[in-house]
Amino acid sequence: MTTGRPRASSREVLSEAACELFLERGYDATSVTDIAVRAGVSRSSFFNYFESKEAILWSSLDRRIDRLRARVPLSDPLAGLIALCDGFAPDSLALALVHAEAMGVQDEIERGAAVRQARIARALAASWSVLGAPPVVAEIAGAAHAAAVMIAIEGWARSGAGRSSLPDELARALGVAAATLPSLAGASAGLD
Amino acid sequence: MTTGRPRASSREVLSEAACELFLERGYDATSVTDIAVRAGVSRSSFFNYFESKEAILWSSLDRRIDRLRARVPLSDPLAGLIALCDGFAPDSLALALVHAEAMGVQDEIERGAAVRQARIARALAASWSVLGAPPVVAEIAGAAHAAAVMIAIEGWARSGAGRSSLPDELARALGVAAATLPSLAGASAGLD
DNA sequence: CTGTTTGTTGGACTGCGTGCAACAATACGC
DNA sequence: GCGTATTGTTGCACGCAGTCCAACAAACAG
Repeated sequence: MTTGRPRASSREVLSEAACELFLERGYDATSVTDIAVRAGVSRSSFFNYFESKEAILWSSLDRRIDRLRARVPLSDPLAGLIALCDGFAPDSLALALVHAEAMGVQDEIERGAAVRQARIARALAASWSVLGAPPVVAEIAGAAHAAAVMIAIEGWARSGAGRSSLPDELARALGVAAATLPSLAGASAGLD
Repeated sequence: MTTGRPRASSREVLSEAACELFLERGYDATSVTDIAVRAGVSRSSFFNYFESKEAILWSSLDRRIDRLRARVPLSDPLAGLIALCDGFAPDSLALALVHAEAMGVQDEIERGAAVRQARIARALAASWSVLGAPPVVAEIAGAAHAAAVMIAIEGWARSGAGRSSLPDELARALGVAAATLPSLAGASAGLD
């Protein structure tokens, strides 16, 4: 079955070593070499597991987003969102979200979350657009729902990441939003 | 009045040189050194004008966002948005948005736009939160309106960046959103 | 044992961004 | 005119991220 030389490490080992170092010295003060050494592999090998330093935090979510985008246009965007969140396990991202200050990853989280949120938003927008929504509406609805996803992930991580399930957290965010967004939209209408 | 050695160049000259090179060779194939040389200054001096390569595209918008964030919490978030857009002049960002493929800046635009959109969203969310909105609602409303801003900027850039004014474009996006968002929000409500 | 496949390692290389010390050009006080 | 403070420029060294590649190592299949 699996031929060739077996892997000497794993994403899990690498990201665990990385998180340790982030907590000890901070994100910026931790080099890729540091992480590789702590994990017992060479710097070169690190890049066989992660394509970049930031991927340590985001690769898990990124793979889910890629799966989502591969199915665009989604026949049911909201179902797609739930699928995106289903089975999400506590990982380095959850840890980083909770201990952002201690790890010194606040800037990285801000950048990274923004990019992922935008990617989710685009996938949703493209789907709604195909389903007949005007482009502007599709884009804005996509952004709103993508924001709900990131809010859910943050809340889920902060609540221990084991207590509640992520889809539950998402449903809660979407529910609150649906109940109160129309009034805000009405406020915008009074603009012109 | 102004003492000391006069500046040998300017942000405008630098960013013009940069845009030329981006169009000729593409963003990634253009180094900071290339830009500095084309503009007639040293690489070191480049960083006296822009804090990074990506700042060539975003510094103008960034300064406006900083102004916005400095006034958080905003008493009137939507008025803040209009102020953000008011007087925006065609610059390297507009050029890059229109000629993204030719310049090879698509990835950079995706990343950069996501970050700026998120920053605007947070400023709005913080303001609405202070005004009494539940955190989740504030965050989602912020994301939706920040998306409207980015849509407006893109539309404005694509329409020639001189034809229409950016605030007009923004009002249009917000208007379309307000007219159609409630129904989509209703769709989300049918989730649970 | 031989070949194939997959992974590891070290080294060279480019480019971004930072820091710094030396130097240049202006305005101001005298 | 002359120093002097201020501001900007320049070159250089440095660290780190990420890419590329050639040499080597560990498994398996015949």
